Amino acid sequence: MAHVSRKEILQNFRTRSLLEATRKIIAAEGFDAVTMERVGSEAGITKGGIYLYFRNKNQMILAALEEIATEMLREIESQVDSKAQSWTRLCQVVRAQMESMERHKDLLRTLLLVRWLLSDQRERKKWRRLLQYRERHLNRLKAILDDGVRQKTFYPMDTARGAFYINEMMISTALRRMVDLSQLPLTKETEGLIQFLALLLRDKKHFQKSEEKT
Amino acid sequence: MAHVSRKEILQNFRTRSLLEATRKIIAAEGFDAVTMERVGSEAGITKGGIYLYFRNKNQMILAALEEIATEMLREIESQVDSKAQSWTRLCQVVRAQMESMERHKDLLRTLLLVRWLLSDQRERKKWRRLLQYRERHLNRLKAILDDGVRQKTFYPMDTARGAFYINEMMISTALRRMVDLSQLPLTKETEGLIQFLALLLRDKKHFQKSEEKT
Amino acid sequence: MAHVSRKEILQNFRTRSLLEATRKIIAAEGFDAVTMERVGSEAGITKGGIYLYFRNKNQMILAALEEIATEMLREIESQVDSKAQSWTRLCQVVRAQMESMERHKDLLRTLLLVRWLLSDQRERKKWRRLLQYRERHLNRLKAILDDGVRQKTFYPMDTARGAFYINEMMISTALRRMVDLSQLPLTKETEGLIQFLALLLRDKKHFQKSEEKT
Amino acid sequence: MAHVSRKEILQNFRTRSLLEATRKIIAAEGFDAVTMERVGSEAGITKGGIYLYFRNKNQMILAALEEIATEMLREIESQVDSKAQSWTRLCQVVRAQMESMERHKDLLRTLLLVRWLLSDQRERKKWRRLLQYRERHLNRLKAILDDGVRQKTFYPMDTARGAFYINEMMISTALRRMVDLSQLPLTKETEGLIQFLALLLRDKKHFQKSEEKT
DNA sequence: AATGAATGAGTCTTCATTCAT
DNA sequence: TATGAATGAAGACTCATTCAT
Repeated sequence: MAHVSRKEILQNFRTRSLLEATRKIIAAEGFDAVTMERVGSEAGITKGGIYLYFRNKNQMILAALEEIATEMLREIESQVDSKAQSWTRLCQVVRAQMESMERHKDLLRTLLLVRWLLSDQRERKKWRRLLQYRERHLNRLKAILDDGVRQKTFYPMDTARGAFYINEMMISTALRRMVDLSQLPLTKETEGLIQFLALLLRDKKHFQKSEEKT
Repeated sequence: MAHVSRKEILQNFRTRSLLEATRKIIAAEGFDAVTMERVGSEAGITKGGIYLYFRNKNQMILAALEEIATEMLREIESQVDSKAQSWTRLCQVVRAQMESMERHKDLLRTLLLVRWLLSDQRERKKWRRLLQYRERHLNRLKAILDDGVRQKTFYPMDTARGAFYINEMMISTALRRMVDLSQLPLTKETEGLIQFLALLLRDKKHFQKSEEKT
Repeated sequence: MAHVSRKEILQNFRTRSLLEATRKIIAAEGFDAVTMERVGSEAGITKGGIYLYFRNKNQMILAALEEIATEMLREIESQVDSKAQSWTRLCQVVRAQMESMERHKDLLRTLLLVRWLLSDQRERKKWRRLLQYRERHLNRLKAILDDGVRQKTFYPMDTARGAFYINEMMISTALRRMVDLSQLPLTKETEGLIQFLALLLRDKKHFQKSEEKT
Repeated sequence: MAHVSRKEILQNFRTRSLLEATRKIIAAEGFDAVTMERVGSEAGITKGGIYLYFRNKNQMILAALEEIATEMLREIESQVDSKAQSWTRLCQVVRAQMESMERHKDLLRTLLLVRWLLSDQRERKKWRRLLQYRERHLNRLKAILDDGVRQKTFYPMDTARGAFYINEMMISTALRRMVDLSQLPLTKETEGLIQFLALLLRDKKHFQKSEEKT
């Protein structure tokens, strides 16, 4: 095992603290609330010190956003049984992602922000890297749909588009919960969405079956 | 006969210039780029002069956003034949909205921003009025779905939720086009979405019949 | 009788309205609250129009202050019986001035302001004219004291200084009432002051005599 | 042993510079002349830097005023022999205060300003703390008077009122000197005031005896 | 004579970034 | 490494004064 120097450990710890603080602030109050002073203070380091770990504010925020994305994908992945049927797997993804977004509002708010950032022509390059995470996620969804279509569980469809829409439906559902101070419990909402997705199923019997598992 | 005084004309012209400048800047570079100095300069008026037309920056931005929302709804409404069948009407809405968003990128970016703003608990009240426009739009979509369900053109469903998802799908489609510098022409994309909606919504028994109309 | 043209009448009316508005604002909220916009609006004239009657803001304020001073002196003068004994006259002045200041808080606040203004080396010239009113008032007080000293009603003293101090005592008493939200009724306070001044009297019998009159 | 770190020294120095600059400006040109830019420049620091030492402009001004008040009280206190007779002590206070005000014109101008500020209902709370200094001073004066009355050096009187008037007389005397570019030397003026006070306060029977001491 | 739209200088305050220690 | 004092650019908002109408 590689020897990890005291220096590296500290470096790592600092970086982590800073990113965590940044995420927390973004989630709670948005980009405008992210000031070096505050991030530093919440991370137990001083304003000036931050510059030892990040070139500038923008880089720090970008790193924080990447971290959020990574975490989200990991959380979802861990809930999916890769051996299960496609519909079951789809449901698992939906439930995992909905829970993930519900648990970490910052994930959700950040998703919104990233969209906004990406929609700015001039800033696009700066944030482009973040799209990779999304792409990876969409590909997993698409694989599930492809599987289902191949096995005639789902109607034939443009699966790339399907994956995209399903993802958007999840995000917007979660978002609405946040904005509306949602009345429904999360599970009700999630099942409402799943019911909609069930319309993609050729044979509604699949729907019942997977339902028993939850 | 409405007599429009010179004063009113000027007042109107200024207000319009300011709102337009504001919209343009928001669309191009986001909220943070909206400074009184710049809005003024793009509208051909000085910083101080703006305050003759708007109480403060926030009010001005709010007005600009409301204008965008109004315009969007009007554009969509004008394309819908209220006497047509529900599926036809739904398609008309989708096409109109997709075109509207494509034409005015600022509409789209602004929608994203508003979402972000609304997701901030503390700022919610300030922007709440903007939700009314969305509500109105969703209600129109829902009415179409209700109609379709009643006439058995559509599967039975939670139409409120359906309206919500459809709207979100349109927005995210348009957004993706913007972010990805979309390869497909708009119509292709729109038809792809319509096809997906058909898959989700339409009672297969009635499929053939209504298809002829589109 | 001199013919007064319509023009002059209007001119006069406008000027009066403006000065009144200015006084009102100074009294209520201080100098900083005096904006051309507001003075104009309270006087029923527009911002720009004011410049037809006063060269600039400073001139207008100066005129307002002069008016206040004039009014104050007139009010006091009208309450003094020039044929009465010196002690009686002193009491009349004190009572009149105390009432005047109580009635028009603006008089009082303005007095404070004038002092401040005068204490500024560089601005002194601008406000110097206001001192004339004060001088006139002090001279009247001094005349009363001189009279009393000559007739051996008062102890011998530096009457100029005496007049000065008596005036200051009145002003500070009134001021304290304003600042402390004074508990005592005005007359009690005034009589308290008079009692103090009575110590200047050689023969306390005068004190009793004049007392009966109130 | 109090270790004073380099940091503390600097901190202290800056704070002092800023307060001094503020005082100087207030004294020379009044509140309106106090701008952050100017205070900074006179204290050898930049606009932005001030905010490291004071939360905002108001706090800074308040601190400056408090400093002035404290200094004034200290100067006076140091000149009073607490074991002396009441009349002697009164004279000591008068002389000390007159000198103090003469030496620091800013003390005086500021007193005027504070009065003005306090006379504004709506701003009162903000400046209320400053009244404490005055209260303390008046109480000391009152104690002297009480002493004198008890020992029959002074006439019986409302000592609270007396203390108030004496203080006001001192202030107005000093003020007049400033406004009139006073012809008399300070000591003459002070003795004039003391003589007047003797006339008002002292029981003629005891006059000769205590005179020897002054 | 009067308006009130427009100007633009002036004010407070915030914050990313630098740099001496 | 780390600090945090200091900078300076920027931004919102106010208001006396001007001037075309």
